[in-house]
Amino acid sequence: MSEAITLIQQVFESLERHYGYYQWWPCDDHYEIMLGAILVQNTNWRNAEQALLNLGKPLDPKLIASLSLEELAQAIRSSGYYNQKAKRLKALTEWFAGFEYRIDALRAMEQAELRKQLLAINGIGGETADVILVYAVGKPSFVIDAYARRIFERVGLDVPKSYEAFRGLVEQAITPDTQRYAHYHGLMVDHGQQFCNPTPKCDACPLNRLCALGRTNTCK
DNA sequence: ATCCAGGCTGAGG
DNA sequence: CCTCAGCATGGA
Repeated sequence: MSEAITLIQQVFESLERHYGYYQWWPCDDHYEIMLGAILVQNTNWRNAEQALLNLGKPLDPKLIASLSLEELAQAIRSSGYYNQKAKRLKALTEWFAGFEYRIDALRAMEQAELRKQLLAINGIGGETADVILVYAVGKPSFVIDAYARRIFERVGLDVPKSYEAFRGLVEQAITPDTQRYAHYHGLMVDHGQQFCNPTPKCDACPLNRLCALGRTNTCK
C-alpha cells in the first residue's frame, strides 16, 4: 500500500468523520442534474441554479430542444459563459435524444463506453462527465475538481497533473461505490469552500492533524 | 474596484 | 505531450 493511497484514505476518513453523511447534489431529476453539471462549470451554484429555475420545472428536454440558441442563452444568462453553455446544453440534449431521453438506456450501458460518449460531446470534459455518471446515471466514477486538487496538495500529496491520472489514483484508493463517490465529491466541495479557498483558513480545519502529520505542510 | 466560483475548448509550443 | 487565453455573471 503506497503512501499516497494511505494519505488519500486518511483524508476522506477524516472528512467523513467530521461532516457525516448527507445528500449533496440538491435535486434528484436526472436530466436536471445533467444540465446543472454544465451550468455550474467554473461558476457558483447560486448562479447556475437561477439558470435552471429560468428553464422551468419540471425540466423538459423537449422544451430545451425547441428553444432557439438565443432564447436558451438569455434564459441561462445568470450562469455566465451563457453563449457557450447554451450550445453545450443543446449538444447534450441532442445526444440524450438518441436514447429517447431515457435514463434507463444510459444505465444499461457499460460505464467506460458511456463515459467515452459523454466526453465526445462538445462542452463535456472529465469533471462534467463524472458528475453526470455519478449523480445522474449512478455509475461509480470519481469526480475530481479544483478543490480536490487544492486539498490534496495542501496535505502534501504529489497530485498527478492530468485529470485522468488523478482520478485513477483516487479510484485506486477508494473502492468504487456510487453512493460513496457521490458523498466524497460533495465533501471535497463543501470542505473546500470553507477552508481551502485560494487563501486558506487553516484554523479549525478538520484536516489540521493530517497537514501537520503529513511531510510538507504547504497550507499557506 | 478586484477576486473568484463545483471547467472546457482550441490554438500554439 | 503541455500551457494558456477566452468565455461572463453575480456576490463578497
